[in-house]
Amino acid sequence: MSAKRRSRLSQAAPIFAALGDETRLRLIARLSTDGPLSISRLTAGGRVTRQAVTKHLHVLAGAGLASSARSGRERVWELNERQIEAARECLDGISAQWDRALENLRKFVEE
Amino acid sequence: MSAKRRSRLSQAAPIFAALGDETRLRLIARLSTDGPLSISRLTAGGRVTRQAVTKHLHVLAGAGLASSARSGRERVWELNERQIEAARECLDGISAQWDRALENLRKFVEE
DNA sequence: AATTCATGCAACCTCCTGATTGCATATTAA
DNA sequence: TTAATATGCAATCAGGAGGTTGCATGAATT
Repeated sequence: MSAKRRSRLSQAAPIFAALGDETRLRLIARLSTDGPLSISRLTAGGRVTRQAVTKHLHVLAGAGLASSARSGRERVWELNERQIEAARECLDGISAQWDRALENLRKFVEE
Repeated sequence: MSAKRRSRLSQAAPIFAALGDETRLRLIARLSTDGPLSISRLTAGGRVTRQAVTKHLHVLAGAGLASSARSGRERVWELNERQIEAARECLDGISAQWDRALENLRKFVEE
């Protein structure tokens, strides 16, 4: 398990790190409800500058959580469903590991 | 939804941020399999100093993911199951929102 | 062609984070 | 009590993160 789990952990960390910012979570929430959006639309109404939004989007892209494509004079961003699923599955894994540990402890006590 | 979701997001961000570090994920994995452990045990075999481990543990504690208690001359750390569940549920929420958005889009196209 | 709107690029700044080292304190063991 | 073990506290440091501003470029509009 060691090698496999180790690599899974090292891949999961950047994903969680990308999710660990309120502004980025808001962008994700926005993109998940309102669909693909341009940078200016994502910026409008927000509290930070367009550049800040752009940086955050690139962080999300770096973690594989979002991707973009140019369309005319704007760049449209959308979420990457698979990677979000991957993060969820990783947390499921942690929970499962936790449950397994509890179960082992229970067995040990009962024996 | 706005206010409710906004607060949920602002609470979720620190949790994800705490999970967004490989060293901390390793500590979590270790604690979830080997149960409550002292700082020196968590440090032994690792790559970073005891102080670094201590700091990481405090980050986890700050996010509510772990807690500790003094036992004799050592301090024993353990995971906080509920908070990990909370994080998982938040990701579930994001996935659900995503699914809902997709479904709405589908309906819109089909109409 | 001139204007306007949407981005891209780059420099800069402040604050936080991960990590270290050195020393102090508390607790157990001899 | 003395030595050894386990932890706590503080100072320090390099690098990265989040954010801003200013200017350049690319594309649509008139």
